[in-house]
Amino acid sequence: MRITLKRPALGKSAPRSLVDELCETLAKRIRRDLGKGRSQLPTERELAVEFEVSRTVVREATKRLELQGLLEVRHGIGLRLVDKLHAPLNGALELLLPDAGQRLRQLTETRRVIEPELARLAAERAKPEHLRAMRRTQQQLEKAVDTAEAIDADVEFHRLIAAAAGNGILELVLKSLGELGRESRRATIAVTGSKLVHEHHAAILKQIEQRKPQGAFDAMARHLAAADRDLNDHFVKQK
Amino acid sequence: MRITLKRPALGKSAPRSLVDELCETLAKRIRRDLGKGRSQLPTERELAVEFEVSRTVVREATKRLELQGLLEVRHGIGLRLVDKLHAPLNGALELLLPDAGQRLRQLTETRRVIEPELARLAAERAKPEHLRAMRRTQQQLEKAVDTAEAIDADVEFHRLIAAAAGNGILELVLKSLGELGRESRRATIAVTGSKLVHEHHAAILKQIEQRKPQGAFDAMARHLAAADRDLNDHFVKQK
DNA sequence: TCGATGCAAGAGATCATACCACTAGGAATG
DNA sequence: CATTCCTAGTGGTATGATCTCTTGCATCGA
Repeated sequence: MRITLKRPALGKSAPRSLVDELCETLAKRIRRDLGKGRSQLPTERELAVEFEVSRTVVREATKRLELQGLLEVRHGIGLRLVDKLHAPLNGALELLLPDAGQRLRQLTETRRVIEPELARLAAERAKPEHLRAMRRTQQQLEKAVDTAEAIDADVEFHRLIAAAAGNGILELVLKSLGELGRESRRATIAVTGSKLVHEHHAAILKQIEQRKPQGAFDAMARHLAAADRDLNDHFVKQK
Repeated sequence: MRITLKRPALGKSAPRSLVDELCETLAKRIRRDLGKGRSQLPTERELAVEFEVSRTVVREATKRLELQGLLEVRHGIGLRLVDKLHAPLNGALELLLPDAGQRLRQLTETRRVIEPELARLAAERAKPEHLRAMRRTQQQLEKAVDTAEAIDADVEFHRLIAAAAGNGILELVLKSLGELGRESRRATIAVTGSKLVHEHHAAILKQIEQRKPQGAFDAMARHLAAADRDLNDHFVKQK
């Protein structure tokens, strides 16, 4: 099964390089293969033969695909497919706001803009499997044996709300914010313990289950305002 | 002036490749150089000499930097610095939502979640230079001689509100949405003409100038609801 | 004098080859 | 059975060569 790249067109229009072509072809293949449960691409050498290009072109393409959050390239192992489309945004935000304090402030504010609306949409749109997953995550939060597990459950609960809201763009943004903000959640949970987080989540979940958009909005707004205060408290204590 | 990359550490921790190191170093340099008005990096050959690595490493790094929205690599010309940190998000969203119709719906919804809040924040935080720039963009919208110019001014007005809001994360997201949604603005403006867009913008700007957060929020929400309806009208007409 | 054409230098793009460093699995050893 | 070692295969890097594109300059013709 031989797939041939479009060789760059000759002419006055901007030429498309082999690397560009290969990136696009592989990105689509990766998205399709992920949906089928595949976990690896062929090796660089195999791809070079398959697409009839040099290994240079393959390597340059894979560097791009890595940055796009589609591939993990491991020395000696090969090319592993991943589904991390939010990862480019992580990198961009770190470059945009190199100062961690400033980044955190804006990150928190962004969450306060986005997440109450996501909770509202989730109350309108959540399916039974979303609700089940939220309840399961609440149990994980309750049983968490250390802060890392509590953070995982916290982040996941919020991501599930975004998923239930049915807007992939906002979900992707929230995934990025979740990863960038892991350290701040560590601080928040250190101040309040995970018990209070669990209670706030329960209040939000209840409004979603009862299909009350405004109630969900308000509960999420309260939760984030409290988290904001806790985070400020934590920073004040550190000075 | 010789800057040396950290050669990958030998040992049990995950080794950092030369490409990783060079990407990070160049990303920081690019951000700094952009702030100083520089527009080009040295050539690939020069960078290879400067950092004492092969040209292969340089090329792989530049492919990444291109994807990050930091560089434009032009055949025969060299490596031009750019400031497009939103560009990675464009690519991610196109991969996440390949169907243009679905992407447009979610994009529109995302704007309706984000932009009224941005208008609220702008009413609280806008500086005189933000307001001047908004007025200038309104003039550009009024004088626009074709749809492309009108779209440019429309997108820019919204971006300025995001800038005035003072949240770089939301501004970056909005830049991405602005570019992804250019075609839908073409459709909207085709339905209503740019005159109505100009009026809506004027109403928003007035609330911001008068420092009325809730007024700005409401005006922006109305503007986006109207645009949403116009877009739906356009699609109904096409069926 | 101005516009068109051609050429050369320098830029990135691709190829090929060689070698290095890491990883995992299988075989050997205690 | 557990540990250690070795090997094959993987990605990482270097080098040299050639190709293709872009721009600026020189020349020629009207």
